[in-house]
Amino acid sequence: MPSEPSPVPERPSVDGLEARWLAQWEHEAVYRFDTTATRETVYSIDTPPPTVSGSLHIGHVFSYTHTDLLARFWRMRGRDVFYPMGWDDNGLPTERRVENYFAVRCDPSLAYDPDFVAPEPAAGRGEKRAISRKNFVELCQLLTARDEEAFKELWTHLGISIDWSLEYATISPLAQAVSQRGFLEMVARGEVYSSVAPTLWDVDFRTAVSQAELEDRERPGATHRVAFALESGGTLEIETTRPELIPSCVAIVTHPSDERYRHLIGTNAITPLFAVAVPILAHELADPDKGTGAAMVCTFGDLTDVTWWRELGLPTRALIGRDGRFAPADFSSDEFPSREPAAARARYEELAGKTVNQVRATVVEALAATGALLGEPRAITHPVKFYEKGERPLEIVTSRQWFVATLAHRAELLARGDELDWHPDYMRHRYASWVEGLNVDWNISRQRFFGVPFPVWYPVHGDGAIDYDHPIFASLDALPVDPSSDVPPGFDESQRGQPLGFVGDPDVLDTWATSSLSPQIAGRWGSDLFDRVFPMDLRPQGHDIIRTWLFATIVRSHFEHHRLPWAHAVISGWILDPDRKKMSKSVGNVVTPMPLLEAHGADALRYWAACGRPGADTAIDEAQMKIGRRLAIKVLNVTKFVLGRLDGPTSLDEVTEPLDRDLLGALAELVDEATADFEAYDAARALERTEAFFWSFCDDYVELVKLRAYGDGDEPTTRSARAALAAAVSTLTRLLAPFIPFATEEAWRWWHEDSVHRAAWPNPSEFSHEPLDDVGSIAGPVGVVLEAIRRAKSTAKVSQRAAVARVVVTATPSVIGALVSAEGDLAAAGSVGSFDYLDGDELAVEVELATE
RNA sequence: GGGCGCUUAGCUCAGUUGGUUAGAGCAGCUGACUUACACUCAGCAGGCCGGGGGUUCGAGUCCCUCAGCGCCCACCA
Repeated sequence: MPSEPSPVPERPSVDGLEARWLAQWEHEAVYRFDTTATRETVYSIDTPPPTVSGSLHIGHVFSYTHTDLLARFWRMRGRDVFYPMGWDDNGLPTERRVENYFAVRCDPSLAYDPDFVAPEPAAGRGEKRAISRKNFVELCQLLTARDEEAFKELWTHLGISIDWSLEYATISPLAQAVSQRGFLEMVARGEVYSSVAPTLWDVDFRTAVSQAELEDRERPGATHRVAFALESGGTLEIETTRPELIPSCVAIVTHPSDERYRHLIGTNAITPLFAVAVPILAHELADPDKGTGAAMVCTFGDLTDVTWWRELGLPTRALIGRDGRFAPADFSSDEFPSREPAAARARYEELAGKTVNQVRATVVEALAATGALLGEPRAITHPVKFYEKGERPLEIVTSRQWFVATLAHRAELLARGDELDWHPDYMRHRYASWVEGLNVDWNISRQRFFGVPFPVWYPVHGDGAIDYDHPIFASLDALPVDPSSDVPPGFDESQRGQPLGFVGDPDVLDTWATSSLSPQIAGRWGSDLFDRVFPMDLRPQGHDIIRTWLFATIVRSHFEHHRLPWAHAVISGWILDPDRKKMSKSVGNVVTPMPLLEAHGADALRYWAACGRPGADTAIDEAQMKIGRRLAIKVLNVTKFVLGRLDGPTSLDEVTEPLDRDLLGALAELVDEATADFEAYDAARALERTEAFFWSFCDDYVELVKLRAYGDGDEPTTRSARAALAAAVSTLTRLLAPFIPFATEEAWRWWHEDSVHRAAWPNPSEFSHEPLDDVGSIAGPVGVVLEAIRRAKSTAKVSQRAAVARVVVTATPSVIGALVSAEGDLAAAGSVGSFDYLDGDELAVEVELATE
C-alpha cells in the first residue's frame, strides 16, 4: 500500500512525527511477519515477555530499543522478521499486585461467585477480602489486561517494530496448553519427578521457591555459643545463629580430621532445654574454622543441614510450619525422644504457635537462665537466604513438589552454554557459574493460584488417603486442563475428593516453567509456523535473568528438541539513575519513561538507548537524548536541502567530479563497517560510525559542493554534485533508520512511496560501477585546507563568509593534484580569491584574508 | 573463597588484530544572523589513558601485580 511522496514542509519538525507514521505503518502493515516465509529467510526473535506488574520502567525502553535496532536491521536486509510480543502475566507479581490493588486475598476453599464485581482500587489498606480462586484469577486477568495496554502504548510510541498480530500472554489458554504439554513430554521422558523433600519455603507467600529465585541479603544476626551436655560426661560447645532450632536438632557434626572432637565421634550429646540425645558425627562439610568447629544439625536451618541430614541418614524433627510458626510437637514421642519429657513439653508449649523471631527470644532467655548460653550473643552481619520477592528469610519445610532433573544433565547444559553466541561474550561466564553451582533440581511447583495448573490428578484410596505414587496425567489432546474443575479420564465430578475417586493437583507451575517455553508459545508449537521460526535467531534479555529465563529456556529446548533454542543471546545492562545509582523501588529513584518520551520524542530516547553498548550499564542522560533529537532534526533539514536541488532522478554515472567520487568511496566503506557492526550485534558502534560520517557530510561535504549544486542543471559538475548528494542522503537515511525510525521515515517519504523500514539496507555495490580507490585522498587534504580557512576567519573574528585574498598551500605533488581537482569547491566554500601551490613534504596552509 | 567487568578530558563514552602528535559529544570559552537547519555554524582550550613492574624498535592496547568501583557464583554453623 504505497502512498504518494509527501510534500517537503517549509519548516521541517520532529514534533508530531510519531502519530503520523505510527498510523501509516499500521495501515501499511510494515512490520507484518510473512507467515509463509521459510526458515532460511526468517530472522526470529524470542522477545522477553515483561512481567506485567503495573509499572513501566525506563529500563524497558533501553532493552527493547536494542532489540528493535536488530529487528529493523535484519528486516531491511531482506529477512522476514518474526518479532512477537508476549506478556508474562501469570505468577506471583500479579497476584501480589491484585491483592494490594483490590484488597483481596485468594481462599481456594470458597465457591466461585458469578456475580462478583471488581472492587474499587483500595491502595492496599485495611482488611483483605477473601474471594474464590476463580474470582481471584478473573481479577488478575482484569488488571493485567489494563497493564498490558499501558505497555503496548509505550512500545508503540517508541516505534518498536513488533508484529502485534503475534501477541501472546503466558496465562492464555494457548500458553497453558503449551506449558502443560511441555510438562507432560518431560514426564514421558522421565525428566520430571515428584517427591516429598525439604524445600525452600517462603512463609509469607506460603509457597516453595526454586534455587534460581534465591537471593542473599545481609542481615544483622547474632552467634550464640551454647553448651551441649555429653552423654559421656562434660560438655561440647557449638555456635549457632539460630538457637531457636535447638528443639529440632538431630545431630552434631565435626570434621573427620578435627583432633579436638575425634574422640567424641559416635557418642551422643544432649540438647539443652529439651534433653534429646543427638549423635556426634563426622562430615567433610563441617568446617573446623567456623565457630567451635562443631555444628548443630537441625531439620532444617539451611541447605547444609539438608545435605547432612540426607548423607548421614538423620531423623527428621521438623518444627517450622508453612506459615513460619512453630508447629506443635510431642517431646515424649519417638520423633522427639526427650529424656525429660515433662520439662521439654512444658518448654515447648511456650514456643508452639510462635514465629521464628519470638521463639528465638524465648529460647535464648531460657538458655541463659539454665546456664547453657556461654557468654553474650555476639552481634554479626551475615548473608541470609531470601526469596527474591520475599520479605522474611526462607525456611526449609518438607513438602511434596515436582522437580525437573537438571542436575543429572549438568554437563550437557554447560555444553549448550558454550555453543551459544553471547553478546557480550563474557556473559557466558554467568551462565556457566550458575550451572556449575546448581545444587538441587529445579522445583517447578508453586503453592499459588494465578498460574498454569499441573495437568495432574491423583487417585484416592478407599481409606481416603491420596495415592501420590500413581498420578493420572491429562491426555495431550485435552489441553489445557484445570484439574480443579476438569475431571480425569474415567471419573466424573461426583468422585472428586471421595474414597476411590480422585483429587486434582492443587499447585501451579513455576512461572519460569511456562516462560521457558516462550519460543514454543510464540511459535505455536505443533503448527507448521514453529518449524519456520525455531530455533530462533535471537534471545534478547537482561543479565539478571540469565539463571532463570535463559537457563530454563535452554533446559527445555535441550530436553525437548536436543538443540539450543536460539543462536544468539544479547544481554542488556542495567539502567542507572542520572547519578549512576541502580534504580530500585525502595530507593525511589525509578524513572518512568512516558514523561521523557513526551519531552524528547521517541527518536531521541531511542538514540540514547542505542548509544548503550551491549551489556554495559548505562545512566539516564537527557543531554544524550537532546543530541538524538538534534540528529533527527538534521536528517530532515539536510534531506530538505538535497531534495531542493534535485530536478529529477539522478544516476551514479553522473558522479564524475573527483571530490564526489571520493564521497561515494567513503560511503561504501561506511556501509561495509556499519553492516559488519550490526552483524556482530554491535548496533552502538554502527550508530557511532554512521553519526560521525553524517555530521561530517553535512558540515564539510555539503558546504563544499553547495554552490556547485545550486548551478545550472545541465552542467556535468552540477549534476555530479547532485547525484552524489542524493546517493549520500539515501544511504545515510537508511543507515540511520533503525535508530531514529520516525525522522528517517519522514524524510524518506518526501521522495519515496514506500517505507524506509522496508527499503533495502545499503550495499556498497550501489555506489559505483567502477572501483573506488584511495578513499579520502581528495577529502582528506581538502578538509585540512577548509579547516585552515575557517580557523583564520574565526581567529580574526570575522564571518565565515568573509573573503580570502589568497591561500598558499605547501604539499607533495599528489596532494596538490587532489586540491586542484577540488579547487572550485574550496574557492566557493571559503570565498577564496586565488590559490598558490608550493612543493614540500609537509602539508601547510597559509591563509591571507582580504582587507576591507 | 572462586569468577567476570569497569577505571581514558569537568561529564558521558569511543579507541577493532600493539604503529605517527590519544579521539568524539556534552559542558566551558571566543566568534559568526551563512538563501537546508539559530532545534544553526565556525574556532579555541582541556588528558602522568587508576598505581607499579615487565615484554617490545614501539604499549591506552599484550603479560604480571596492586588499588578502587560494580556485578555473578559459592556449603553463609
